[in-house]
Amino acid sequence: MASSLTLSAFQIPTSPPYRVNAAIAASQTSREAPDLHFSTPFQLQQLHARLIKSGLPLSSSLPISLTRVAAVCALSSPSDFSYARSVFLLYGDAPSETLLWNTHLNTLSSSPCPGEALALFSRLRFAGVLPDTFTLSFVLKACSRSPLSPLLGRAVHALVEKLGFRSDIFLLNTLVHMYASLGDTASARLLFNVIPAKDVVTWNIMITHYTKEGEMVVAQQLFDSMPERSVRSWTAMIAGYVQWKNPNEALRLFRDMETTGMRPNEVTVVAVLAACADLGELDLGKRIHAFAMQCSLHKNNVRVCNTLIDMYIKCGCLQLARQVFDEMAERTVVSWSAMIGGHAMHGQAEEALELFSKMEEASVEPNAVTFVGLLHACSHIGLLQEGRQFFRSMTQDYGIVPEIEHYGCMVDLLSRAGLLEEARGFINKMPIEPNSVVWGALLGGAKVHKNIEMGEEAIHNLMELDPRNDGYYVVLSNIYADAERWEDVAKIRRMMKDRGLKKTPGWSTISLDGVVHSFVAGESDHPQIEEIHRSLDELLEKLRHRGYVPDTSAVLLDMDEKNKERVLYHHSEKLAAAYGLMNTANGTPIRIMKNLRVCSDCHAALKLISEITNREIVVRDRNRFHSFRHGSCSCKDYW
DNA sequence: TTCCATCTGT
Repeated sequence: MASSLTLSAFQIPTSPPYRVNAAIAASQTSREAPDLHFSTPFQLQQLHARLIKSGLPLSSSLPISLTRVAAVCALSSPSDFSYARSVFLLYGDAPSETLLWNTHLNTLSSSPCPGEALALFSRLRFAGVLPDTFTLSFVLKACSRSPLSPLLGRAVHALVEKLGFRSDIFLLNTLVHMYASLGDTASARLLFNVIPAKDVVTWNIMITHYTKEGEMVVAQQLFDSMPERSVRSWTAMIAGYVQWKNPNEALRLFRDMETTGMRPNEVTVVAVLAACADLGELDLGKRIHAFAMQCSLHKNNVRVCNTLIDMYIKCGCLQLARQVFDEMAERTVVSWSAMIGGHAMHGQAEEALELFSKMEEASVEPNAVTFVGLLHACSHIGLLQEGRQFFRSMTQDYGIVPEIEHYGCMVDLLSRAGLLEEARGFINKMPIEPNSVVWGALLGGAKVHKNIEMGEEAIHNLMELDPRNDGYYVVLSNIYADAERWEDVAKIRRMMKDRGLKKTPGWSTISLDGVVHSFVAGESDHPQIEEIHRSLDELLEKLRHRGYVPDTSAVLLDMDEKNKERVLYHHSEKLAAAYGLMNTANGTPIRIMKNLRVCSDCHAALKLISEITNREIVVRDRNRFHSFRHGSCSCKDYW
């Protein structure tokens, strides 16, 4: 026995930390119970030695716990099966041969290296052990998670048939899932179609696959025709619509789900919160938050909290996001990155940087996204030196290779700070191909600093990369207008016309009591539009007394000054703000979402409106948040 | 002992 217990199979661990489950720990509360936590096979070896020496009587839960212990052993490299077997023999309660193999296969198939499960399976076949349905389900799982040849999966499928397991629904579902995750939609669907006794999981697997492929119409068809739906069926559809940027449809489905009485779980909650974040639906987001608290979902699931943080950030409620963050029991790199990015989006660079220090104190390793947030924070407030330092540090100290987003932030930082030449040099030295965001950042800087040459260079590149995007032409035209080069303004306008490009209409939305009201500049189909215009005119009159002068340079239309002013007065964010002021109680913050960037005239007007009405007005534009209070904006006019 | 899933980004 002693020799069979040699622990030479243990090597330096290559696997993530593992823990014996709580059941074993609980069974060992009295006597000189060893500390049963371990995270490496070496610690496990010591633990086992102590267990043997202690001569503890075996509780009924011990053998099965040892199954788990043995499964962990299999993860040592190279995995050794004989050790686990010897453990069972030692306790005189060896389970069947197949179960033993299955336990190992189960662990390996969901480990970071599923290929090991496949290797173990070939050893099982070589040893002449007969696989059962469990064995095959683990192997198929390993196949679907392994980049190895799909032929192997087909071979196992053949084995399923050969061994007579063709009516085992677990196996069939796993097979459908395997074909789907290997990208073989045709085989998955073929199998799905011929399974006579599909259960809800079979349907869910197929639906989930289609949603991941972006085939929402097919997914919806299957969803509509399935005989019964589980919470996962609903969640798959909702998450699919969120993923493919159709948050309205996601919320419609969620409301349908509610009417059926189906109870959302934490995954549903995550998907619905993401839809709320996309739409700025604060009211529903808050309701979901309350529901999550009621069910304690937020305590058990860090992703629920992370998504709550994101939802509050994108709805403009940084304080509430921070509150969720501060109250979390455990934070991952995602929680930190989301919160840092949130402060960045709201122009709070200091808070973002401070949070990063705290993150380091908490020994949470930052990732590429964390640095996007930090660089974003720096660029939004003009922290040039800090930004350069982060960019250096991310590679030097953290070994993170800069991605296109990081380059985008750096060009934004440099060009907004007026270092246009350096920004151009930076682009030219980039080891990856600059994209439209990078050139767009240079264009933005060129506009702020009225640099026509840089603007032209940027647009030259943008026309190749993203020729259908009208926004760039508009910016360049604004640069020309600023310099009073009207012929060039006209040239751009002609160019847009020739290419069939129309300026994307700006729209703004405001949500009141769960109803979304949207406003488009110059459009007047809102039932209260007369009233809104009257109210807005009164407001603008007051503004003029405070020295507000309309900035017509933002208007890219061929018309006289008077008409330009009219267009400007009816910009969508002004309409939305007026509507919000009319329909909410004094002191309530107004939250507006805009599809484009806030124009400079609206920015100036909203500052004054916040002052004379004594309201906080939060505007989420396509880039960031502007929070107008007491006559100034959180962006400190650096945007 | 088994099948379906969730978060942060210019």
